[in-house]
Amino acid sequence: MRKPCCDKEGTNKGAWSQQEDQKLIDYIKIHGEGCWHSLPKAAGLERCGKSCRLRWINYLRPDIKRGNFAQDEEDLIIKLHALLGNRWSLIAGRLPGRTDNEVKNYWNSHIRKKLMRMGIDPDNHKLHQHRPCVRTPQQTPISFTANSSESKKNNVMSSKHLPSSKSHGKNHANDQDATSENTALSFIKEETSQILNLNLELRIAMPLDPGK
DNA sequence: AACTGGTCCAACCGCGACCAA
DNA sequence: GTTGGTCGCGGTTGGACCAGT
Repeated sequence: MRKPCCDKEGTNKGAWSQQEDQKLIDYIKIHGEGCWHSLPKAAGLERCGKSCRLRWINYLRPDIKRGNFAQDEEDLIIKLHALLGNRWSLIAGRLPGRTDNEVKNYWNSHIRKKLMRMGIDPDNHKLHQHRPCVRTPQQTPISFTANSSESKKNNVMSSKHLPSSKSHGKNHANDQDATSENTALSFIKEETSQILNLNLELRIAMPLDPGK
């Protein structure tokens, strides 16, 4: 039933060349984002629309912030993950210039290991019962420290970091998501002030999503 | 220098949601 | 209500790179 979008003959896969990048950039500069399905043909690219969208969003967009994550960003990711789970797009929406893919990769390659080293289950953010939290003096207690809390709270609540409303109006489908997200974020405000010095024992459970 | 194993990240894939016909 | 087209998300993979031997 479902027709694979990228199985056409003559459709490139794999790494993007500079020429392809330039074509995509030039096209979007003129015509803007959207209509990904028809974009490749119009832009003279032998790629599927999905691939173009991904390349643009994750790599070519001018507002992409590249390079290492700051400590504040890492802190925020951990907090938001504790509240939202693997909702990478929502988490990335709170991190200006970061993409969901980047956040997801950073989580899997850095933060997950860091939490595990500290005896914290990265899936539920609870301390492992039988694993003492071993920490060297240099290691911060994952940054739920009072020091950076203010900036982080401001960051979280700043409306300019909300996901862009231009995203095709499909996100209104996520009204429930948005509601739960807002609920979660309001929790951040209240809860963080209470738990900042209590290690990472976050207990805020997201509503189970039966669809996933 | 050559090999090997681990890490990281860009890109792909599958699926669900939405919308129009 | 159903179907087909499209978009967006999250999980997974492939390969480049690096450190250790």
